[in-house]
Amino acid sequence: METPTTATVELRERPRSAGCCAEALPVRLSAEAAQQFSDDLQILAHPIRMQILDILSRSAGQVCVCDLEAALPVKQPTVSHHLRLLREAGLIDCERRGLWAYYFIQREALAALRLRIAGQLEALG
Amino acid sequence: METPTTATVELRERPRSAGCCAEALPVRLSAEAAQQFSDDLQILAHPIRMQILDILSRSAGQVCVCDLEAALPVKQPTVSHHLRLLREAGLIDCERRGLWAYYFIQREALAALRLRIAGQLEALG
DNA sequence: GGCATGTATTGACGGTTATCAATCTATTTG
DNA sequence: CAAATAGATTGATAACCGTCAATACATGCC
Repeated sequence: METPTTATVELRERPRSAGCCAEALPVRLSAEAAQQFSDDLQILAHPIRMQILDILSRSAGQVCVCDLEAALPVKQPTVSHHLRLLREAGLIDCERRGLWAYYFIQREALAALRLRIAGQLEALG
Repeated sequence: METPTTATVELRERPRSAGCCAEALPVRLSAEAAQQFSDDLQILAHPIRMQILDILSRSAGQVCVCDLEAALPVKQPTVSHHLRLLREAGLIDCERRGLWAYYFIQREALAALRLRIAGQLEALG
């Protein structure tokens, strides 16, 4: 692709500083890392989930689903749905006692998530 | 609904520590704040947008759409779509020169976003 | 057993979002 | 002017997500 002698080849005459589309831009953030970061953000990126985490992070155990349902503007199946997502993400867990399910925060997992997000955010800086 | 004398009313006999559904849980994170945080995360929560921000944050200007299209695994309209979202969020901007549009990061807006996110993450801690 | 109750799951519906082919709009060049 | 090209927009499609009524499941109590 190089014609060093007669330099009339595809000099598309860019207004300033040639090089557009010439050398490939190095993507430092791989598609996989970007996907992982995106997943990390997605789990937090819903108001109900965020409020659930907020409530659980302030309560030392003893929060059952009916408590959450009373505190949140959605119905019980929706609460259960978000609780499931948060549990599958490892951010919360629950313990069944009798009829009730007591949910609580998994502080280590939450801290790890915070670290990953903070790291990626800094990498943007 | 109250029969104060004979106290057999709805003592649902919770396994331990009464109070489930009795007093309302205080929601410290308001629905509006949760929504704002969610919006803040959403704009970052896409691999392509994240890679765009990564590329732009490392290049001091001079990144045109064809550069991005070459570096990313999506077609030109999709690149333009995400560029538009990022621009509407104030995180990037562009300058047209001739046929080309040069995109660049808005570092202040990005820093502000990072601060808001970091703040909310800490509040969870 | 049968009834009541807390929670999980299912299934359906509506809304949002991501993607790309096709098209349109500048703009430059011949 | 016409042809070429970078980028934006449109419109269609598909996938995804949030919500809730209905239902299922489990447990405790009679």
